[in-house]
This record gives sequence, structure tokens and C-alpha cells, in this order.
Amino acid sequence: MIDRLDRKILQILQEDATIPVAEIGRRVGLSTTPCWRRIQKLEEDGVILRRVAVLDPRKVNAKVTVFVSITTSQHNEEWLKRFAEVIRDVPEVVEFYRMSGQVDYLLRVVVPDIEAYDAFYKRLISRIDIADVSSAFAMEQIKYATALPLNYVPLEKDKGVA
Amino acid sequence: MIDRLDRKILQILQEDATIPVAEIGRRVGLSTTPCWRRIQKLEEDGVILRRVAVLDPRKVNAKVTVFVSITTSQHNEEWLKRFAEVIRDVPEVVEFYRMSGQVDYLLRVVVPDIEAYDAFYKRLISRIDIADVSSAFAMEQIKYATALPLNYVPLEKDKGVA
DNA sequence: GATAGATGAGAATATTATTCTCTCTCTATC
DNA sequence: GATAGAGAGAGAATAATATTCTCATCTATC
Repeated sequence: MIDRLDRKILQILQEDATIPVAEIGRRVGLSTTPCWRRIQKLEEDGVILRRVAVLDPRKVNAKVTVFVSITTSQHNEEWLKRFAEVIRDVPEVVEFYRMSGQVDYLLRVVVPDIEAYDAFYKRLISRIDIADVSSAFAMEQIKYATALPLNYVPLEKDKGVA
Repeated sequence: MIDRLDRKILQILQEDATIPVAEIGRRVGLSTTPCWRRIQKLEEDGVILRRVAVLDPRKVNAKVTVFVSITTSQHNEEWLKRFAEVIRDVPEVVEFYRMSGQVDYLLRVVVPDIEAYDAFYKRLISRIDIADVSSAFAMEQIKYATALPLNYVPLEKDKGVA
């Protein structure tokens, strides 16, 4: 279970994972060791999945985002399994969701330009049997956060006092 | 400009930013110092924007993703500016794009459940004047990567020899 | 009110980042 | 072609940070 302090720690680490443990402790009102132990536990418990570097899409020629809506006639486990496996190894596909409603699957694809998207698209449909695909292009990324909202985390009564 | 070694370094850091510089150097075939200097430069140049902790959505009660397609009648600079400002401070909105085609804007919203989404939705339309909204619910997140594809980065001829 | 279990604190140690100094190699210029 | 200079690279020395260890304190429970 997560308490108020854990949540504060997560809030900080979601925004900047380079801040020293001692400083995080200071901010949340803990000394280094207990703060460090809490972070360890959050990692062990799988709340923190990993720490990564976030790059600027413009600087690595990944300027264009395309949302690809996919409809399939194959609504079976087997088909999805194969589809998911193929997608997992395609670096251009950055997000992949199974949807409710009209569309069956939604992909977020990142490429440098429209030509590259077209190439990607051809490769995709050659590898998997898809009934219907529709692409929507993003002109601008106005917000991109890796931080999840933490205001919905069920909070445990605070642990140690202080 | 980025060369082959920089790209390898970025590839590693995008997946795991906890690996020591010395180890990264070993993997790309550099000693600690030059590897460290390259990472510094990538940060200064803004290629690396930041380092963050990635959390497990299920563990922080952020299980439901909703894609919100927005159409507006207000196609002016002023309206967008205000809209963007409001959205920037809403933690539930994790991504925000200006689109081409039918839809004007697309949001990815993260909430614990449908009720919370409804609450969010009401708050949104009360704060901003929107012509038309349509929501698509994700049942499952099959892939989520923060790593961008690096195979499109224009490569400089390799620097130092080796 | 004694005691186990959980949490916190500070000092000691280990690991990692950062700086410093030096060397090598490629390039451009004469 | 010889040669100065910039741009990397390497390894040792230092500084910052993470991690471990030991002990103190609080709380809930009997």
C-alpha cells in the first residue's frame, strides 16, 4: 500500500529521476535512509517499472505522430497474439491499445515524415491480415507527459509518524 | 550532429537510465570519460530532455485510457492558447495533439474508471467551449514505449576513430 | 505498561559521477 | 609531405551519491 509520503516521492521521480535521494528525502520530510528504503520498495513492488531517458522527438527525426485505427474481421485470441508479437518489435509503434467501440485497435506510430509512414504502412499490411485501416495525422504535439496522475491512488494511513 | 556511438548510447538510455556510464561505455566501445562527455553533450543539446521514473498504471489506479477527439468551431490562435494552458495543468491528460482531418484535437486521458472519466469530462466542458467531443475507451494497453525509434536519425560520419 | 514489529536517523562504506591531465589521430594549411 | 591545432580518447584522482549497518523511537497489542 502507498501512503502520502510514497506518493510525494513518486510525484518527484515521475518528473525528474536525477534528483539525489537525500534531496528527495528533504523535500518530503524524511532522512536519506528511510526515503531510500521506500524507493527500493516501490521498485520491488513494481510500482516503479523503470527509469528512462526521454528524448526530444524533433532532435531524433521522429517528428510525425500518426494514430492508426485498425479494424479486423479476425476476432480470435490467436490472431491478436500474433499481431501483438509483431508490433512489439516495431520501434515505430510507440503505443498499442485494444479498444472498445467501432475501432478494434489503436496504434500510435512515430515516423519522420509522410513518406516514411507510407513505407511503414505497407510493411504492416504485408505482415498482418487487417480488414480496415484508417490513419490520422498529428500536426503538433502540444503536451506529452510520462507522468501518470497520482490523485487517484488509494492512500494508506500514514506509516511512521515524524 | 549525432554519430553511430551517440545513437547506441541513446538507445541504451532510452531503455534503462540506471546503467552506469562505465558500463554504457563498455557496451558501445568507449572508456568512461568520453562516454560521459557524449552524454553530457546530448543533454546540453537537448536531445535528452530528461530522465524520469515510469510507473505501472495498474499500481497507481490509472487503469483506463480514453482517447478524446475534439472538434471546435473556434479555429483561432487565442482559443487554442487558452485551451492548451488549461490542459497543461490537468494531470489526467497525458498527451495532447493538434490533428489534421476530421478531428481538430486528440487527447489521451488516464483515469481509474468510467465514473472518473465522466467527472473529468464534465469538468472539461465546463471550462472550455468545445463544439463536439467523442470518447473512445481502451480496454487494454498492449504496448507502451517511451523510447522513440532511432533508425531515422541522420548520422554524422563517426568522430574519433577507435 | 511491556514487547514485537515497523519505521526513522546518522555514521560508515561502496559505487558511480565528474574532473584533470595527458596522449593520439585526423585535418587543414603551408 | 611536414606540422600545428582541434577533437577525441584514456586512465588516475576526486567528489558526489547510493547503499549498508547499527541503533533509537514510535505504535499497536496483549
